[in-house]
Amino acid sequence: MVASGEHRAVSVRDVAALAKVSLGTVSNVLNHPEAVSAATQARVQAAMAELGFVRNESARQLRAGRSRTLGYVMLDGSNPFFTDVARGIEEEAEANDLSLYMCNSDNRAERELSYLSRLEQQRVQGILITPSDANAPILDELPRRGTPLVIVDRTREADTHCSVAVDDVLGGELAVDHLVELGHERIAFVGGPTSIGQVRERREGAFKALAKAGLDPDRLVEVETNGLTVAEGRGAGERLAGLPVRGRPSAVFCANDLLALGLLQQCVSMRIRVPEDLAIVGYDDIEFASAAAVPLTSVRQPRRQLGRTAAALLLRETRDRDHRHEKVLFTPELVVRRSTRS
Amino acid sequence: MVASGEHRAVSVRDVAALAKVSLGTVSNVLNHPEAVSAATQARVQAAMAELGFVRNESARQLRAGRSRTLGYVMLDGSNPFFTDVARGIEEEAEANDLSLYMCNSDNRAERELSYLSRLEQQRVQGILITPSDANAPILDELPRRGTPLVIVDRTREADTHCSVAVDDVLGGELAVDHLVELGHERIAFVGGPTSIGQVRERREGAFKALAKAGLDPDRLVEVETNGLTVAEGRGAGERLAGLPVRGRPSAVFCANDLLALGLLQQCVSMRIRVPEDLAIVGYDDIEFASAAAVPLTSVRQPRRQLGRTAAALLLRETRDRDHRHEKVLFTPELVVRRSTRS
DNA sequence: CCCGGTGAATGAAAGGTTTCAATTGAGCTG
DNA sequence: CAGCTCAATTGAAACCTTTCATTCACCGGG
Repeated sequence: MVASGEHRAVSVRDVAALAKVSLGTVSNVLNHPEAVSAATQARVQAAMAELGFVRNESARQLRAGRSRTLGYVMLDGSNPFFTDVARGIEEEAEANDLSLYMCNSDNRAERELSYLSRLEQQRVQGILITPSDANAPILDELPRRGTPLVIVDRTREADTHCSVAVDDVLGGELAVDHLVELGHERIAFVGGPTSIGQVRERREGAFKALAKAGLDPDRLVEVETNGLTVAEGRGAGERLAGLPVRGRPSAVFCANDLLALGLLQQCVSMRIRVPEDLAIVGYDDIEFASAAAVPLTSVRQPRRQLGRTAAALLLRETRDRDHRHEKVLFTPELVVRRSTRS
Repeated sequence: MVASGEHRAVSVRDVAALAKVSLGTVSNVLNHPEAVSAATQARVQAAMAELGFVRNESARQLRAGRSRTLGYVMLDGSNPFFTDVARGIEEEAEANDLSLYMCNSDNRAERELSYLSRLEQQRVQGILITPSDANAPILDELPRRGTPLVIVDRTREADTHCSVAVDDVLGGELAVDHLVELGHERIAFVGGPTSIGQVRERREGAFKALAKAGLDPDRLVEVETNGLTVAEGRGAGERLAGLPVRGRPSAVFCANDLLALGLLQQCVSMRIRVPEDLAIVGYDDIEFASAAAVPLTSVRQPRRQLGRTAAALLLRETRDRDHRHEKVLFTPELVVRRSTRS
């Protein structure tokens, strides 16, 4: 047992000395126990326990040339969606005996850059990222310098990375198909800013659904927001309520659940009945969607699986000698609840 | 520019060769630029850029004997409370130019253990943890072997660690004080299992408030749950509604917001008016508390500051020569919203 | 002209691990 | 018992960085 004052770290050398073997043997006990006789193993293990030996990961990494860690740079740590994706990544990492660095860029380019640089210096095996800008040049530089990188929940035209995403156009289509089937003709889309790819694609899906149903796409009422938050959803609710009754929609498709929850809350406080006066569809199916006062119809994405698959692609890229980039596109699913079903 | 095939890592040695200086000089450019002439610095910088040099953090760590990273093992990654605490820790880490390993034990002892062991092997500067069991022996072993450890959102009798927590007894008291002031006499407490310290303390606060008001503490209606989730909250709502009208409480204090939200949802679907028929107080003041159909009165904890303070204590412990453990206790605050205000 | 001083650059050593070619020793065959 | 095999063990080298004592070159003062 080490005295609690000065801590000179216990190294394999110390263990070797106590067990009266060479330090190579100690290393073998740790990494190739089959090559060491049982008696020696026991002696070494005893010495390790007595000294409180803890492997030094830095030295291992240095020797190995790469770490046993992945990095995940997420766009928004306070959004349950990304937390769930992280969970999937974590599962896959754990299954491969790897650690995971989780970083939160908070949608700020400079934080993102700083984290990426850190991860590169750490020599992580690879990086998963939901980038704030899918065209940032750093995303190309990292793989070129030897750190594989997989893009999560975004895609890119060019064939430069593996990526994993969900078909947001289809998701938008599912949502509006559902509303059309229920007989709604005057439908609103709430979301923004349009700089966000997801918002554009989900809206595009809405247009497609309308066109398919033979409705005039121009009649889609668009309410643009400045972000995908509950507060913005409330604001959108006020604006919708302010429309002249003739032009007011009977159904709304929101670009995500936070918007939808804010909108719902605003409706309740303004005595607009959901779904009788206004049907609402959200997107993401976060946990609170089903827990809302009026449970929310929403488009579900396979979040965990998104993470697992992204991590699996990354691992394949690190192992394959000759690697071809792959883009995986998942299919979303509509979950119908009371907010559209009267 | 490196060819994209084989990647022999670029090291200071390569940079030195290209810049025609010794490798010690390259290191000086990185760590003590004031000791290097401007001309040489420029030459070295150019060489680094040309070769795409990336510092090897493992080697630095090995040389330095410790990493430049903290570790945070959180109890439940999908609970917004812990995400916010993490955010605070991250801020403090960033301010000190440290990285942060975020790990999610998911309230499972074996995962917790595995992460702690990993962090120790990484030679992190220190560990922050919300332990599943505050008395686990590993919590003592780590500091003894040289890794400082701070306990977050829990306290311990013994004076063995720094810790940061919020006064949960006071929080419970605030909640029930408020209900008593509104004239409620028959009050329920919803929460469980009682193996969770927070649940016990918040309930104790409720008792204190009742006693203080001269009400018989035995009249507190206790509804024990199997966890702190939305689903459990719904179940509690059903049980409350099943009580004979005479014994039914007019107000409920829930051990956290998830329970409260579930309860609220159940009330709405059973046409129990909130707050007219039943007033509800939650705990944590998560974002969705204010976004609920009936905005929720809740007890707010300084989550970010909890994280920041914990990290600051940890850093002080790593720096101070002679350290005395410190316990910080924050004060919660009642946020009144519509769920109690008719 | 020499000396001391100063600013800049050098090169070896250290840090803990893993790997691998080399060595040892025991057991077996002929 | 010589020669061989095989399993177990050894010890040195390599991974990359930082530090620090040393060296070098140059300048001004005596």
